[in-house]
Parts: sequence; structure tokens; C-alpha cells
Amino acid sequence: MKKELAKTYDPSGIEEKLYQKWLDKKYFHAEVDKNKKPFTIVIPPPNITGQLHMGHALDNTMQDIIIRFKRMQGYNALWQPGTDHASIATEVKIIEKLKEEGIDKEDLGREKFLERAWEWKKEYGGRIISQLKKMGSSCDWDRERFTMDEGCNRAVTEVFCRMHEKGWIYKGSRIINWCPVCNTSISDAEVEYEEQAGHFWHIKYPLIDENGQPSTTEFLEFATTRPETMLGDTAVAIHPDDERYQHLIGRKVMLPLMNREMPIVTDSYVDMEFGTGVVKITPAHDPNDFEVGKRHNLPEINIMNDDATINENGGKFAGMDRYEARKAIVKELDELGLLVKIEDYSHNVGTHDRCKTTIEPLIKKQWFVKMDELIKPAAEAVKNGEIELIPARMEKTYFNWTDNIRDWCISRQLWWGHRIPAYYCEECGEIVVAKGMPEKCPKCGCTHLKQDEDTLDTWFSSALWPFSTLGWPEKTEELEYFYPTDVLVTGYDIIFFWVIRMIFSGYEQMGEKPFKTVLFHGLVRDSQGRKMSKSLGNGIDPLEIIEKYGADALRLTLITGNAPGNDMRFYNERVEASRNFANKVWNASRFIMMNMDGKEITTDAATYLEPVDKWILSKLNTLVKEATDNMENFELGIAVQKVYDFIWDEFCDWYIEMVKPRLYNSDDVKSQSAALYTLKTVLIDALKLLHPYMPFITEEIFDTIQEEEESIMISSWPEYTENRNFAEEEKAIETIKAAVRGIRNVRTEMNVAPSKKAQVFVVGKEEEILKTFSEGRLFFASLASASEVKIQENKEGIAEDAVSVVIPGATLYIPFAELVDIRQEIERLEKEEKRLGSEIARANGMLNNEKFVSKAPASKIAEEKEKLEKYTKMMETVKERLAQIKK
RNA sequence: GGGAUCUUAGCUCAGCUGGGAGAGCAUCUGCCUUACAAGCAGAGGGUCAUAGGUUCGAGCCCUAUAGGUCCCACCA
Repeated sequence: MKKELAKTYDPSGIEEKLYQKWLDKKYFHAEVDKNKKPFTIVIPPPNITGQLHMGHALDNTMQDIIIRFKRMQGYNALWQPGTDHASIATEVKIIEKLKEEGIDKEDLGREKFLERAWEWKKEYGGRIISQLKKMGSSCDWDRERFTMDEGCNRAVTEVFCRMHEKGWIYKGSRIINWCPVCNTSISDAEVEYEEQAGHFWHIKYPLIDENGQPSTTEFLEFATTRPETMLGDTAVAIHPDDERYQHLIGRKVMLPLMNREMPIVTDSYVDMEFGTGVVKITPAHDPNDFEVGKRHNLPEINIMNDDATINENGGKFAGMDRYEARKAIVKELDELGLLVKIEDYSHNVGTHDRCKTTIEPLIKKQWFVKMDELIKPAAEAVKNGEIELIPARMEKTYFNWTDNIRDWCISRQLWWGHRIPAYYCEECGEIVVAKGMPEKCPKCGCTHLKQDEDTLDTWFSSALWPFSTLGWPEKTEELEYFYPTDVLVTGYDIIFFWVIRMIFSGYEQMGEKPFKTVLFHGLVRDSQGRKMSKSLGNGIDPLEIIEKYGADALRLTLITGNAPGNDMRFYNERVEASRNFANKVWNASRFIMMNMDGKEITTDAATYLEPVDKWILSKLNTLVKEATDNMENFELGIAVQKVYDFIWDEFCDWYIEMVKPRLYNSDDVKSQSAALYTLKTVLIDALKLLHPYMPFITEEIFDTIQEEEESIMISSWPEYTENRNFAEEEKAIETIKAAVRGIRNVRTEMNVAPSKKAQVFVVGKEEEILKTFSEGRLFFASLASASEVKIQENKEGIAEDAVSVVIPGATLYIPFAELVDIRQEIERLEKEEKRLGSEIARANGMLNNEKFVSKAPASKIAEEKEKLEKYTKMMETVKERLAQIKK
């Protein structure tokens, strides 16, 4: 008993079994092998807090397609997996969990907190990995890494020390973005600007008069969106060229509520056109004011605590929350008559991308990475094409960042992450950056050293991912062999966070790019084009889709009809279409196997190929070439569309129908065998082309239909070969297809019942045509619902009122038993005449255009000439036929 | 304010270096034809946003305009 496929395609029964088989056979595993060419992808490590969402699904499907494709092409393909510790995201989760237990992070202490975090990682860190497996991802799980595993930790420390040595990592007091809820500094990239409805408070400060007293008549008016920051004001600025205020230069103003005298400074940062042309300066709480303050040596007064309450520098407002203080301050100013007016004002407010809290710019001592030199090779690499971004337009985004780069604030006031390898001497204050705790202070020799409390930005470690996962800083053979990696697949939303940082880190640490190509994809949106989000509740769970339709259907849906870097909408009808295709493939395979059952495909079957067989093989050959080219260029959606069309339209709807009569006729074993041979050959190659996209169903069928190879995923990728180029047969079969279409059209138009067969006469003069039809007579008859096909050179024996169909090189006549409505027939032929007429006019128009003939490429001209000839001949026949009926 | 991108059939989108407008879904008609009704056969439906330009030839290249989306900057 031969193996058989189930009657209906049920992915749920298949996927797990096959995935386990691949794991057991170690197909995903790549070992260094100098005899083979490597092809490497590193996974964008998902957060350990994460659950598989559509973004992951898309990202990983693309990577899996590429890696499976390359593996089949014979590359030593490594897909390096792993997860990211995601410092803030994880820390927030743990804090939440502790809160449920009534435990405060600070009370628990650092050590215990980290224990909890590791426990958490152990429990949930693997969740996303098992979900990726459900997608069919062929990662080398034996090589799974974690950004906080020993090796990655070593890489982080190494990089930190090296860069510090070089002077590219420094500690400095600078204005940074502070999140009062997460209680940490964040980098510029983590600030998300959000348009918010707010107010514009117009306030005036009294000038100091000649007696050194606040004037009751002279004021400087300005507007602010954050009145509470006035507590930290140390100056008021005007533009040096502003004629309105020239007389005030050198005078002072009194800061109300705080009774602080402040200078009026001139700075070209002030925009004269905006508002009153006066700006209050709060160096400690605004990045621009900070710069102004530095230029004018203004005091920096920090008025805020880490939780965004006012500190002791805020006088009587100390202790209030920033918004409470705002209200109180406005109220007092109003009472003092210093509040001019309040306007509604919509403006951009910086928020923390994780928790959406309004960030507070604060001056803090933090660690920074100096970017100006580091970024140069990274910018250059993209500029000179050493690294290719797909789509190319992403280069603009990339350069926009590299050209306006600012130093990267890398320290975070968090516990979960890589602790900064800096040690402070408690005696003399010396700072030592070292790979481990120094035994004694190199300056004073004491042993009272304490490690920096802060950890590093999550992205600091992920920036090293392409080489830290391959063993760096050790000189491993993996690193030597697999680095630089080939392609990085990721969303355009993390180009700044991650892609750029990997690139400059690669050049700096390895002296070599981390990857050759970056393939960007867009966002997966809901059916209405909205971002999928937790708060909207519009997220679609990939696992539910897999459950219902299968991983293959999900994968196909995510890839079809989507160009690199473009967002896409996801809705169930699209998955259904993919599922239907899977079912189509399944049933075609089932049909082929049913017919193979009990029959031998003779070893010499390939020598008895008939024109249809050659036609489909030739079509397949073209497909192989085109799909492979598209995939080499990462045009995954285009490639799979072609495979889809080939399988469904050409193979199922035409070829299988064409060979049915031969399959059912066991009298002609040679012909039957050739058909079976072709069916199997084409199916297997088509399955191979489809395998990267739909790994499960293709493997299941492959395993059932053949016994020579144990898995499609390690079988060889089909290759284009001149031996399968059959131009003549292609042309011949296309002629028959045109004939079949013509007849079907006529039959539908005339409401002929499908079950009703009719005689068909094929009249043509050229030997080639006659041969085409006589060789294809059997299937032509079946496809055209013909009771009998007569092929002849003249119209002998054909009823006068037979319906005619004109195709290139031949005319088909169908004498129906019923009376044909002559008027209708004339109408039909006249329509055809008109169509041909316009075609001829078009071709003539081009060919009679001297400029076209002189400038267009020869092939194009020849093509048009050929068309003209073809249509002219058809036109003659149509006219002849019309004249005949009309008489 | 700067930049990117989109505008193609009723809907969602492809259309790779310029050479006769495509798919899926939806609609209409007819079919349970022994692989598949998750199917088969046919049909309708588009001045490719608008206006110019380059070209023998433009959905594709250039310019402007309108509308949408996104990114960066942050004018207090």
C-alpha cells in the first residue's frame, strides 16, 4: 500500500510533526565548513517580555524564506537566533509583578531584584522562541543566544572599555531626557513627540529699575508652555538685532515668586518673529536653554526631583508635583498681576516611548558615547554602496540621522541590564573603567571601590549582536567564517535604534560591516489600516491564525502583494485566499499521486514527451529563472506571486486538464508514462520553489510523493537549464489554448449547455498548425467540449451556419445542431473585426512613425512587425467570413 | 520648518532597469465535469490623483498642485 494524502488539507496535524522531524535531523544546524559558502542572517532578537505579534511573524517569515532558499541553493546557511533582555521593558514588568505582591523594588534590593528578573527570564524568556517555532522558523537553535549571557556580557564590557580608552565613551553632566515614572534617563531616540492640546501662558517679568527695585511700570512679556520651569529661570533672552529691545540690553529683570535678579542676555537662538521675541531661560530644564546658558555662563538651577516633584530650589513650591506646581504658580502670578493671558495651544510634547510619560529634561551626570567619529564609516558605507538598504529610499532616513548625530546617552538608572564597568574610589574619587573590579585604587591605593550603579541602554548590547553572537571578542572560527553576515531583515521603525548602531559598532569593533544588505519591511496594520495596538485591542494574534488556517497560509499572506518597506493591511479574507491556495496545491498533489498509484513511470519516459509536456516543462524552466532572480534580489512577494500563478493557472487549470485523457488511457503506456513523469517532475520542482514560503505543506507532499530524498528542505533548488527550453512547443500549446478559450467563449455566449458536445473543425493551411492540432487533438477535444475534432485544409463538409472562431493561423468552425442566430453571429464577428482593426492601427501607427523605427530597439520593431502580420492575417479571415455570412 | 512616501478596478494592493494596465477579494452568468464548491468555465469593471514637461513611446522619469500617511526637527 502506497502512502496516501488525507482527503482534505489539515495543517494542524502536520506542522508539529514535520518541525520535530527537522529538529531531530538537525537540518537547521550550521557548522563551519570551509568547503561551502556561508550565508548568514542574525535574527533581530525579540524581547524576552514579548509575545509573538504580526510584526514578528512578518519579520521571521521573510528571514525564514531567505535562509531556506539559500540553504537549498547549497549555501551553508546559518540563521543565528536569540533574545534580548530588553532592560526597561523587563524591569517594568518585574516591578509590576512585585507590586502585585506588595513589594517595592527599592526595599527588595538590587541583588534580590535581579534574582527575580532571572527567574522571570527563565519562566517567560522561552515563550517567544516556542512561538517562532510554530511559524516554521529554521533557526539554528543550538546556537541560541541571549544579550545577557556570558559571551554577550563579555562583548559589552570589552566594547565599553575599548571605547572608554579611546575617549569615545565619557561621563558628563549634560541635559538628558528623564522619565519620572521609569525613573531613568533615556536616549533621544526613545523620546516620542506627541501633539498635545496645552496652553500658552503669557507672563511678564518686571524690569529692575535704576533703584534696583522691580519696576511697577516696565515689564518684559513672553509666553511659555511650562510655567513651572520659571522657578529655575536664570535669565531672559532677546535677539541681539531686535530693535524693540535694544534699550534693555544690559538691564536686569526680577524673577517673580523667587525674587531673583536675572540678566537680559542676547542670543541669536531667539526668533524675533515668534511671540514677543522674548524667551525665559531655564538652563537646567530645557535643551535649548541649556545651550544658551552655556554660552552666557548662566547658573543652572535644578528645581526638580527625579519623580518630577519640585525640590528645595523651588522655594515654597517644593514638594509639589510638576503639574500641581504649575497651577499654583499660575495662580500666584495672576494674583500679582503678572499673568497677561492664557491661550489654548497645541504643541509637541516629548514622551517616553515605553510608558508615554511626558519626559522632563534634566541635567544629570551620565555616560555618553561620542558619536562624531564613530558615525563616519557607517555613513560612508551606505553612501558608497558597501551596505545596501532595500528599499533604497531608506538611505535618506539613514543619512538624516547620521548627519545630525548627537552623542548617545547610554547609562540607565535601572538594575536589569549590563552594569557599567566603572568603579569609583570612595577615598579619592578616582574613576576606573575596567573589565573587573580593581583590587585597589590606582591613584590612592585604597581598596574602597564601588561599581557604578547604572546599567547600559539595551541597544548597547544589541548593537554588538552580529558579532557577539558569533563569539566576539574571542577569535572564533564562527566569527571568521560567518561574519560579515549577509542580510539583516527588520522593520524600518528601528533603523535609528538598532540598524545604524550595529553598523558603526561593526566597523569600530570588527573593522568590517556587520551585513551586506538591510531588507526593511513595514508595519502590519489592521483591516482599517490602523496600527495594531494593545490599547485599541485590534491586534490579531498570529497563533490564532496558525491554529485556524495553518502557518503556511499565514506566511503566504504576509508575503504576497507586499513590497519592501511598505506597510500592509491584514484581514482574514487574505488568509483564506492563502489557505485556498494551500488546498489547491494539496489536491493537485493528491490527484497526481492517485494517478501514479499502481503505475510505473518507465525509466525512458522522458524520451516520449509530448508537446504539452514540453510546454509545461518550458514554462517551469522560465519560472525557475524568474523566481530565482526575484529571490536573489529579495523581491519575495513578486517571486511567490509567479509561483502561485504557475501552479494554479498553468499547471492545475491547463496542464492537468490537458493530460487527463492520457492518464485515463492505459492502452498507450508510453504516453501515460510521459505524462506521469512530467506531472511528478513539475510538481516537485514547483514544490521546491514554494518550499521557502510554505515549508510544511511542501514537505508533507514531498515526503509522500517520492522516496529518493528524505526532506525537501535539504533538497536542491531547481536550476534553469537550456535543455528545458521548448519555444516551439510553447507557441503551439498557446495556440491551442487560444482555440479552447475561443470556443468556450462562444459556447457561453450562445448558452450552450456544458454537457452538450459539438463537432469542431479546425481549418488551417500551414502544416505547423495542422500538426499542432492533430498532436493535441485528444486534450483539445476534451477542453473544448468537442464530440469530434476534424482537422483540414479547407472548409469541406462544414455547415454554412457553423459558428466560427478566428485564432492566429487557423479558423475553428462549430456547427451547432440548433439554428444559429445570424444577426448575433455577425455582431460577434464585427466586434472581432473592430478589435483587430484597432490592433492593426496601433501597430501600423508605430511602424509608420519614422522616429520610432529609427530610435526604438530592433527587437521592439520586430515584435511590432510580427504582431501586425498576425493580426492582418486574422483580419482577412474575419472579413472573409463576414462576407460569406452576409451574402 | 525639513524630508520621505502614497494616490492604479467597488475593496486591499502588486506592477522589478519606460515598450500593448495585473492579482486577490467582491459583483454578475453558467456548472456538484470521478484532485479540489476552500472548486471549474466565462463576464463586467480602470482618462493609473490633477496640470504641465522630457521621450519615438510615460502608471513608471522631471516640475508644480491637491489630498492622505509617516519620519525628523521642536517656536520658548
